[in-house]
Amino acid sequence: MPSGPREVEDVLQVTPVFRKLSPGDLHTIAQAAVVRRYEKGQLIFEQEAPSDAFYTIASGRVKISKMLPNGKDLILEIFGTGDPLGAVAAYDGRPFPASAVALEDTVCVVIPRATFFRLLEEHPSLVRGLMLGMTIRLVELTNRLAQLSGTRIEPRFARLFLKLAGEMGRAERGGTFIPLALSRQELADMTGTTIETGIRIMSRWGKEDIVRTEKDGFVVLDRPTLETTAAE
Amino acid sequence: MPSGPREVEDVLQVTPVFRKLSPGDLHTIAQAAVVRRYEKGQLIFEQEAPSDAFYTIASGRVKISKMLPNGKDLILEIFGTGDPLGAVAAYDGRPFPASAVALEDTVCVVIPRATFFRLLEEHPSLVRGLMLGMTIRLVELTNRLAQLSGTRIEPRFARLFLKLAGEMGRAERGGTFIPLALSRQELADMTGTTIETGIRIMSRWGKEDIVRTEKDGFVVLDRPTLETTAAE
DNA sequence: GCCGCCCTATGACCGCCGTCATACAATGCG
DNA sequence: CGCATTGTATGACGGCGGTCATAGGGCGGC
Repeated sequence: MPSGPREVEDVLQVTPVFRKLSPGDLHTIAQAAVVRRYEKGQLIFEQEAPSDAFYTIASGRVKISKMLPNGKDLILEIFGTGDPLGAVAAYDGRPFPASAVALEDTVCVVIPRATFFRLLEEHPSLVRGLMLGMTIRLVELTNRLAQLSGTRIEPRFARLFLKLAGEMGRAERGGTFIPLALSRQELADMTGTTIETGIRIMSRWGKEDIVRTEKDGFVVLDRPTLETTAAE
Repeated sequence: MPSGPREVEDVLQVTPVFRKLSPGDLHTIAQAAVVRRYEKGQLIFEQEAPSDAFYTIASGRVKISKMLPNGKDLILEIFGTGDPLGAVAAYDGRPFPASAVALEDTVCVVIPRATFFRLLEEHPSLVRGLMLGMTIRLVELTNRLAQLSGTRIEPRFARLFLKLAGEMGRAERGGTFIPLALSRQELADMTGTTIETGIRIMSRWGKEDIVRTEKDGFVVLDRPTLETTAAE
């Protein structure tokens, strides 16, 4: 697996924020950026820590999670290749509002905060891309808020799997395959419940052929049932 | 109550986003802006509606709320004088992600979307202010998410009143007075619960001299109890 | 092999809180 | 004044889901 500046430029090129830059500019950025590798389960940055850099995912998946007052974790988002990490914190120097942990072996292109900031000043067009990304995140977060509040747990699970199926599902294995291996604990953390409740729902859904759990992901077998459940 | 361009400029001057503009620039903007008045309870803009303009609160208070899947409302934030409204939607033209309703008689300075957009292009410094505002909102929203998920209702109420007391409380009436008249329904909508549960907590807190409800707001009488309750 | 560890699974219990019903106070209106 | 309307208050009841406990399955280490 190569890791020279060439790879860095390739990664930057598929990142929405940097896509519009000229090859020359990309080259400049690539000089200042470094590649970091994380193995599954490894911490990329931690909530409350001072922001040190702006991250872009070159490959792998990362969960963004936040500690709740009661000590449990809530997974805010799951990011994949090309997604930016830590933009909010990098932009105005406040500490990370949440933690980032690699869900699989993951490679990131890392731009030090100072460099990132200088780039923004030299290339106003970058700011536009960043703002677009942030507006999208804001909308996403308000949607998550709406889903997590005041509803029963099972509809939350239904909505979660419908969302995952829509985002990364492929027609395979007699249904819609979601290539994302999440533990019961992580499913619970995404829906704001406990691991036991998550296990109960998933194991029942398995028996009723609604969603099947496999080694490397999930298969949605009965989308209509999920949809009626989500509507509650 | 005056409503000419003079008033518009005064309002813009106390708005963080526009504060750094030169008097000349402010004047230009004021020409394009209009003042709108809303009475208590009136809708300013509605979720899903196309974004028409960028709003700034000149006086009054506005609640930002979102419809939940089950038909109930969740109040995301309460904004006051100088706060911007609808920035996300105005910036990249997507529909409003939530609704805005006046909590009191309210005056807004309204800049049409096209004008707002042109201003951003002519004054890159404005973008910086906007981004800062958006990062703050992002952090706020992740905090709200953490508070609303997986915790019991009473601690949410405790955290809500501690936050309100910290933001707008004054030492008055034998405690910390929060000058914000919210109905039980609105308290419930801010914490993601039902009106009955909200009533039960508030009426018990009234008897136990923890928080007293008055015509024009609330008085926090027993902050220590609130703090221990919030910690659960 | 055997042991230990982590994840998954399932049952028992019970308390919070959502739902339904009712009542009362305050305000507005004819 | 009587009546309707709205917000607040309180009780009864039941179910969802959180907590605790136990057990089984997969996997790596020794």
